[in-house]
Amino acid sequence: MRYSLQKETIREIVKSTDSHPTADWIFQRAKRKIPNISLGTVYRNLKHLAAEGFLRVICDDNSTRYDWNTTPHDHLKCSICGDLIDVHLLDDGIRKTVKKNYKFEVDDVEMIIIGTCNKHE
Amino acid sequence: MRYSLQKETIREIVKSTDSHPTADWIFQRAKRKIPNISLGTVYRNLKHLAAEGFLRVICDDNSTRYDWNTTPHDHLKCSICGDLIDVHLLDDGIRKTVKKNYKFEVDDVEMIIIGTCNKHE
DNA sequence: TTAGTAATAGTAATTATTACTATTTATGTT
DNA sequence: AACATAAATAGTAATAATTACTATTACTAA
Repeated sequence: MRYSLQKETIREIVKSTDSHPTADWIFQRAKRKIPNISLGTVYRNLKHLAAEGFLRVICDDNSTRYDWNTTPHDHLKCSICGDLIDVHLLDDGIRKTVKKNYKFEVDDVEMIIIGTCNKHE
Repeated sequence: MRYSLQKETIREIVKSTDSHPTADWIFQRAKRKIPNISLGTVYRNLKHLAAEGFLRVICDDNSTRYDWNTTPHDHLKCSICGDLIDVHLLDDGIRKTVKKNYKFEVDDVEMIIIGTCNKHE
């Protein structure tokens, strides 16, 4: 992997927010710094950064969101406002259980809890 | 909701498999019984059936999969063969924890564990 | 400094899903 | 049984998210 300003910019944008942004959100931000950056470049670099372990991918309904926080954690998703809230609920007991009971080698645990957050009561 | 052969057929197709099929897979199967059924009809009815609680929606990468089993359970996803395996890992202690600690009203818990299944060792 | 090649911008193509509309059909009422 | 009404459908067009393609640009190692 070779240095590129585009990639560094994308990495910084993801690192700068807790909002779990989409590719398009990141693209809009990146254009402020590199006006002629292309959306394909954003997608390609997000893919590279994820493969290198610099960021984490979150599957949310019909779009992908990105998270700079690669340490194990879970998300609460509010179905009213769409917010994703970081929480830490599981220890790695689950990994061991799955490995032992199902002979399944765990790479990643993705948990999204759907409901209503405390902004709407 | 009014009776329709299309909807019943779609419901039966989803009920008949543990493969967590996609809308397009269901569409291909449905065409065998109703040759001129349209893909839009499949999507609309899957949406209705999910809203009525007859099936469950699973968010998998870039596509949606459907599960007849609406009881609480989790999935192991093999990143080599793509299979989704049903497992039951969480009790509803998580719901109580989330409600108490985050004042978040839980509707659904979605957990996908990604890794390698025992077909590939 | 240059040669090689990875990365880019811009555009086209693909995939999954939703929207639209004229027509069909299930169902409650006469 | 015939009818009215509104929900559901088929077929098609549109949208959204993502990937593929290609000629050009720009890191980097020799």
